[in-house]
Amino acid sequence: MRLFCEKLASPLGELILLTDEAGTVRALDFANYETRMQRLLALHYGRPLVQPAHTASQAQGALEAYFAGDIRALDMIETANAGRMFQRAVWQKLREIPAGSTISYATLAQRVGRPRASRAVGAANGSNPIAIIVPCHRVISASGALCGYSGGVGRKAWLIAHERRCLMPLGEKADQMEAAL
Amino acid sequence: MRLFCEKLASPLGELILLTDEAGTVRALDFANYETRMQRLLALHYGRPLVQPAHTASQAQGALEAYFAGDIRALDMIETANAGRMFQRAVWQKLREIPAGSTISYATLAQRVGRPRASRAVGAANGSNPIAIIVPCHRVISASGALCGYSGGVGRKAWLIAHERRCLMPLGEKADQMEAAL
DNA sequence: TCAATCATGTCCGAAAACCGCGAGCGGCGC
DNA sequence: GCGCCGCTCGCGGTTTTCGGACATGATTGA
Repeated sequence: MRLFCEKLASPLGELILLTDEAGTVRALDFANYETRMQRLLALHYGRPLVQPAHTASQAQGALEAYFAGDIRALDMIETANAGRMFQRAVWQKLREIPAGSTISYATLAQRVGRPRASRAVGAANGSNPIAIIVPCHRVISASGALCGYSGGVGRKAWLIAHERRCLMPLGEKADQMEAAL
Repeated sequence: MRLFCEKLASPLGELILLTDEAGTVRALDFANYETRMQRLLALHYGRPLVQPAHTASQAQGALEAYFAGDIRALDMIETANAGRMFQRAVWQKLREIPAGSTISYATLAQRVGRPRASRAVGAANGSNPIAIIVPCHRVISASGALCGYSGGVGRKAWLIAHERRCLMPLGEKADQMEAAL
């Protein structure tokens, strides 16, 4: 297994992006959580050969667009992942959550057909190898609390706020800003 | 991972041969031990895509020559394998044992630089995915007993006898046959 | 001579731990 | 009463850990 690595800046700090030979995203994580990424990589792909990318991937451009405000840009990115059946089912359903909205772990559990597996959904979420693009940050507690996030809860809050902000029409956005003052 | 599968007859029963896209042998086992091969395959390569070969491989020809009496034909076959470092070291040393001779597990352990790991050598031998070509059958107990063989001890005995028979000059062969009577 | 012991690397199965949850319940302050 | 808070417990899937089992052989002690 050969993977290409590129690093990119973002409002949330440096990101590490791994793509395969077809340009499909295999992993994305925050640079200061690199050990976590290494662990998942080893778990899913054995010991893949990781080498620096010589050209910027399409995914990198889409991520930049996302941070610039085009939150639907994520939907175009091709992803693939190894992992158990249940995990892959969860990760697949994650991508169907529209940007700007959130759902609860319990609801997601229902969507994968295991209504009582909400906690397992949390665990699967926590081992998602492709942050942001596979939007595990859009899943929150049934009570509205953010619960956890592999990159730190602060980043989860930022991402949710960013997506709400960019989704909102301009008029409401102004109201929102007033309310914040 | 894509592998090509072909079956061939032999004096020891049907064999299953798996080669990769470059024609390199990745697995060879007796047809009645197919579950074992499946297990090793899954262990080393995940779940590879196995499809029937459309042309006979070079390895198949070499194997036929081997059974016909040209026991050095095995040396030409290209092989590759996954597995732990220790196992690969053992399997590599196996190929350096000349056809017609045998060594002990302890001697093989010395050759891989772990003089006391003779038992581990036995285990590595037992998980050799490429029977006959990687000649694990040439390793026997220090006491001369055959010990075990994944395909059954009977086949191990046959292979050793076959190689000795074919190695032996014609004169000795006649003596041997007389002695056997 | 023979049995008991220990060294070695890997795999397998069972069991336990772990977790980014959530429902239910009792206590508390209003 | 009513609503919020915090605790407890059970949920389900994955990962880690641990104890054996092996294609042996050198050594030790009875």
